[in-house]
Amino acid sequence: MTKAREDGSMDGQASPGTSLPAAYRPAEIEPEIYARWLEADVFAPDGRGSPADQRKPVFVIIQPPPNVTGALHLGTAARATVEDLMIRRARMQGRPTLWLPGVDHASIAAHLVLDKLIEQEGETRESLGRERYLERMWAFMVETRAVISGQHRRLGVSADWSRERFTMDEVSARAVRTAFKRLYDDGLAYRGEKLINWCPGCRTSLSDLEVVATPEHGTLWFIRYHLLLDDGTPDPDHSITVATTRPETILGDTAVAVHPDDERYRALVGRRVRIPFVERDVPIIADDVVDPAFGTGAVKITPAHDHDDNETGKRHGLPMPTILDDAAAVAGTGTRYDGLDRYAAREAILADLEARGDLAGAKPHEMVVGRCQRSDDIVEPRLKTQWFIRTEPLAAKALAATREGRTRIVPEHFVKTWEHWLTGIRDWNVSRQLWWGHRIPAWYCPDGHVTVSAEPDGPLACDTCGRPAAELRQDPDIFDTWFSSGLWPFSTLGWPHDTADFRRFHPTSVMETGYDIIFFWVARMMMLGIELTGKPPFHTISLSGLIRDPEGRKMSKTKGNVVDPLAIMEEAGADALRFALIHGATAGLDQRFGPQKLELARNFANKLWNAARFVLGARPAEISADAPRPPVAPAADLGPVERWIRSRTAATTEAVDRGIAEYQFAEVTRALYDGIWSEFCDWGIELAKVRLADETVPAAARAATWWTLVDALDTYLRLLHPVMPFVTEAIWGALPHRAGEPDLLIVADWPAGGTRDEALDAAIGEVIDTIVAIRNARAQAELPAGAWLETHVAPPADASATFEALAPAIGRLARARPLALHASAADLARPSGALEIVLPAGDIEATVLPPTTGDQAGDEAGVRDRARLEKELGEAEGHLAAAEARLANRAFTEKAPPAVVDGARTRAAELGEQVARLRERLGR
RNA sequence: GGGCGAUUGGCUCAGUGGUUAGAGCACACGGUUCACAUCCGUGGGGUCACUGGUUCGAAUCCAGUAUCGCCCACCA
Repeated sequence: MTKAREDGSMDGQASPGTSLPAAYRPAEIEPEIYARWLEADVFAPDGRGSPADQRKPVFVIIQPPPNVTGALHLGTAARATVEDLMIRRARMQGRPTLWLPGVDHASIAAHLVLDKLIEQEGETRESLGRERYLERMWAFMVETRAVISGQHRRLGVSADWSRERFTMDEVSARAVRTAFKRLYDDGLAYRGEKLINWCPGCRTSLSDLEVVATPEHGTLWFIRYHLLLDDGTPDPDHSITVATTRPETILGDTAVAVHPDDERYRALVGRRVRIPFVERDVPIIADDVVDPAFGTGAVKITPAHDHDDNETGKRHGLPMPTILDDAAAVAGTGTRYDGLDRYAAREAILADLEARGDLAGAKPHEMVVGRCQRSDDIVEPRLKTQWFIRTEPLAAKALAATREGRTRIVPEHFVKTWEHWLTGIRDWNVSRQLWWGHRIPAWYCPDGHVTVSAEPDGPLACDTCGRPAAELRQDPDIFDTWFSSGLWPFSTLGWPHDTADFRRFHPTSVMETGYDIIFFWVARMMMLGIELTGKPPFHTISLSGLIRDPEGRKMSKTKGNVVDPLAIMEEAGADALRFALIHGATAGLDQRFGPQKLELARNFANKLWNAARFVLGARPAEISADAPRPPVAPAADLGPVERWIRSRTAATTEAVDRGIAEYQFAEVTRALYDGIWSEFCDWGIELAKVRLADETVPAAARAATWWTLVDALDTYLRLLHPVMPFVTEAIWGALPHRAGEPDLLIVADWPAGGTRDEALDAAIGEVIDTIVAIRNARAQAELPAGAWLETHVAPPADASATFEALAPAIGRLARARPLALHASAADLARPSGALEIVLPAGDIEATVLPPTTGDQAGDEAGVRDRARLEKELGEAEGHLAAAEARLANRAFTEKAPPAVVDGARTRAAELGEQVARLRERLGR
């Protein structure tokens, strides 16, 4: 780490007082600066500095782990940028700051990616076998993790890489085993046969969240089931017709249900019908779930392959034969359909029903089918023995935490969604029939006893009967990825061991992530965190929106509209990407991301670069290159411009602080964009230039002007650093530093704020308005832009001193020379053909004398100026009428707050004056 | 079926009760002033989706309607 020397100078690459290269080349400077941060070792929690700082409250973010499956995308970049912003700000405030990075093993997604990869190598999951497949997966992980981490570094992520973690590492594995064991012992994890969601493509069960309801154009078929005669044979003439979208499941039917109050079927309840093909006799039952108005009012019941039917089956004690295998092919029915895929079987069965005359009809039907989130296969409900987490008691604790304010959700409108989901939550199936993931630490003995163990090598013996480990068989299944993700905030800190990190950094400060994984991830972290550690894992949940393409569509590989953040960073810089991602986003709302936003950000970085180049190059000759930077410029040497610049940096600091406190990060960039560009560059620097170049100004005053520019730039760089860390670091390195400053901006102090001077803000505002009005009049009159024109100004009485002090600047910026200031509008020089300027404030007037007064060009300019005045008069009259109407309303003057009424009176008076003067100018 | 969000200039979006609704882009006109043409100056452009209500005052609060988007949901 480079050290600040005693005199406050530094020995890094850029040194104070040096000039910046003329061209801003982000792709060149960014990696170099990142290397310097790494070298300085400032990303660790205590990398910031002084012992006093270490007593401040810690600020902790556990990074939402990106999936290992692929490259960084814009969404990940957006998350990382916001987190980096918060971390850098906290670090500059002197807080010990931990940002723990990591990667998630993304079980199913990783399987799909690797399966494709090995397919190209001529292999399959089966051909490799579990062991070799997992070896291959680990090798793949090493590659992708390096890519992901490199991309985060390129983006400027200031995470503590020494603490980088992976959900499949041994510490995580220990946390998973311990968590599961504890949940099992507390009765919060159980094994049971239930109807679960089965993805035939992935060959695994899924949680409810991983099933995506998808609208589909289906068919509703009507099928006759024949009633049984007394002798037990089907009655060819009497039947009951059921309606179904899934005819193939008749092989698993064990009842027909009707509504108990349905007169049409009352007499049939209790009788039996024959299910074709399987030739099974099943009862007609009555149940409230049946909607008499739907279909025929009679429903076939397939308890092993339909969620509704399963409930019905349980209520009536029906048999639940399973008729589909892992691939969703018909199996075990003893019919000729065995071995057929579910849809082939459907066609065959429909044809056979038709042939038997039992297909009573069919009609198109709009329906919803569940599809696998990852593979898009249609999910098949199946009966299976699985591990479940009992979520109700966990959800109650998570709800209590947010309701009691121990964890806050921003933006607030997500609270309803949160409440709704946690209130109606169902048990979580955590078993997955896959290989890549944490193996469930449950062992079964030949007698069927279950032993759950948190030991790395498993149990020594069966907990129930004491059979030795050799006779026990471990569950082949693995956990849902989100089970280990749900432990992330504390498993990364060493839990279940009471580590120093855990004691110091848990609970964490902020969980920032996209709203799309609020249930998958955030809710699970809250539930498991509170249950296992006793505390909510974070104080604030900040949910942000998703990045969409310029047309508002979700970015996806299949649509081909995915933007590669790396390409953007090479072209425009990581800073520009970061700024664009933050600037375009309102908290919690999706944003469209396109080239325009990136250009805005890149232009802004370029603008800042050039402003800095100007400031560095504008140093008065009297200030030597190594002159110590004064702690504060002497107040006596400051003019109105200098004091105004200070006031405006204070205003920007307030706005930035407020934006961060409220998680309104776009407000932060807006305040900085306006403050730096519209105020500092457009006016601060332009006004200061005049004084810097004025030889009649005392050297000390000119020095104060320059130091003021340096101070302001310094403050803006600090404020902007969390958003655009690279360019600000590069520029800051070239600025003169005060004694005792660190050599890197990343560990410099956050601005303390300053004092606003509102009277001065107003006075300079009037100067600016005057300059703009003069430019406007000249442009409207189509006078040559470069011409120096004699100009007369009558400033308002309360700002005359400011106008006086800024006269040279007004002259230069309005190209008004010679410029004369007058105590009263009556004193203005006003030859015929002069442009007449009357400001809306009412008591500022000015005239501009065109060079061509008297000739044809001058007359034309005069005509155009008159048209401008007419327009302004029209507008002023309209506003005046509105203001007077408001004041004439007694309800307003009596009920509105006095300050508002006073404001309206002032406004009306000013408008009245403006109207009167405009009329006078127009000769009315 | 329930819930949430959005609707503001040609485009993308800010703006949660108070004078004249803002920005960037796009557009028009003008600029070789030694920080920046990735720039500078000036300008045009909006009945704030609709209807009703509350209020002295509504883009903003309330109710309803419409359109779009998203989430949740066991009607075959």
